[in-house]
Amino acid sequence: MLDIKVIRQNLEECQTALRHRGDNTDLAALVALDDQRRQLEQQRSALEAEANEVQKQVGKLKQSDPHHPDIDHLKQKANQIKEKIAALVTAEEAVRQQLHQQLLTVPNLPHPSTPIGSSEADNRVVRTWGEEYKPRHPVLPHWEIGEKLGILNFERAVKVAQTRFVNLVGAGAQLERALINFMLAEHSRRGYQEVMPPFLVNSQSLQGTGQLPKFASDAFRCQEDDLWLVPTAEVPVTNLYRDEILDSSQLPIKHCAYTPCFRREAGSYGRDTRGLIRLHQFNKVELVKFVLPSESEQEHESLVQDAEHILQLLKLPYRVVELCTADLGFAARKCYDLEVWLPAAGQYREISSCSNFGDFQARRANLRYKTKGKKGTEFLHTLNGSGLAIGRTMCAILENYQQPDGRVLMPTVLHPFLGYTAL
RNA sequence: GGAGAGAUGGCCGAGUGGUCGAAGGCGCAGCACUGGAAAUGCUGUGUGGGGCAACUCACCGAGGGUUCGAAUCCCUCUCUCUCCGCCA
Repeated sequence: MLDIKVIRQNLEECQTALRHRGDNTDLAALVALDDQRRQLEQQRSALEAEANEVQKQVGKLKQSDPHHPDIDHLKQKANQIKEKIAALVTAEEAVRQQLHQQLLTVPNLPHPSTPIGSSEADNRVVRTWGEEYKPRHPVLPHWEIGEKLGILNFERAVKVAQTRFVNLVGAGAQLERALINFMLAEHSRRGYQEVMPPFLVNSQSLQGTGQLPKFASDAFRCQEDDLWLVPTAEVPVTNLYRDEILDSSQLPIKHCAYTPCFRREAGSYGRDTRGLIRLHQFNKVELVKFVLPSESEQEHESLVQDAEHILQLLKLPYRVVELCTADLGFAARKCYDLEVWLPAAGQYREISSCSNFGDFQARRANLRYKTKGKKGTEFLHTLNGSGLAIGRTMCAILENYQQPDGRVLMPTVLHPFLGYTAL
């Protein structure tokens, strides 16, 4: 959530920044609402002071003389003030709610360093790692080689659930599990504390990270319970510290977490209908950081490197892309995507998204920290990134490690986690 | 699912209708004492909104009610703990 105070002070800059990401919220209207709110609050607060004064008088009188003739008069006066207050409170609350609800739907402002652009074509390739795998033999797309090897089964998954689900079989299920274990082990080794959070979260958590209220239709919901299936571990992990005041000495806090992710993929009909690329349920290992604002940029860079590290160990060619303002997610101010090389299609596909949210999520989720010896509290910064999406990693392995004879070798680093070295 | 108990400031804990934003302790910070430290003593120490100075308002799990006045009384909800039941 944006800070209305910041908007008030930099109306033009904020408006321009939003326009760069294709958002046309009228910030001046929000400021007008805030003016209204302040005015009502001042009136109310003055009346309340008056009422408190009268109450004290009643108290004093009652103690000295319980039947003092002025008491009834004062009570009457207090009641009159109370009525006025009640009217103001109603008006104020309405304005406050309206302002709040509107602010919740305004996306984050892009960081000044985020390239300005109008579509994903304006994203910037920052660096490329490894060589694109272009063997002489044809490479089968992962879903074909997967079904051929008997490790991916879509038909039965569709019977059991719906389209866009998969059933992993035998060595495939094992590979999925090995990838999860490998990634968690590697991130833990590099200083991320592993957590296993709830896979169902309440509405407040989704609001905290920004999925609600605007993107309700992207998530699966358990209507009866006000619980939602997590679309990403970002939601439960970031909300772990909701409404807490952390000590600055605790920061940065770094967590890694495995969760399944559930997404309705509304609006993506016809896209990536085959294979593991776009499913309603997929596994992911996520990295989440809570950091001091002064350190958020360098922590972001190192987060990207931690995700890249996994691809490097797996020896999968990839590139790092910095998203332009138009392609930025709702809550992000700056974002790098890692795109892995998929030889069957001859293209790079997103396998990780590493975002810096600034204090946007911290405001929504009320994530604060306090510095010893310093007055007051401040909002911290949140960052997260996939490290990595498991299913898409499996795609990349099935294609990049595919041999002319149809076998698929396993990356060396996975051997300790697997019972085999090739499929 | 059934029965009971509880929720107060960073922590512990007092407070059953008025001067309580809240005793006391711990912790923390500053000062004094000391060569330095410990111990001791003194002082200070919640969050948020408005003004941005004085000041003012709100907040004792959440929401509502009674009252001139609620941490204190009433109602609803949430959560925690104990016992029983069920269960991976």
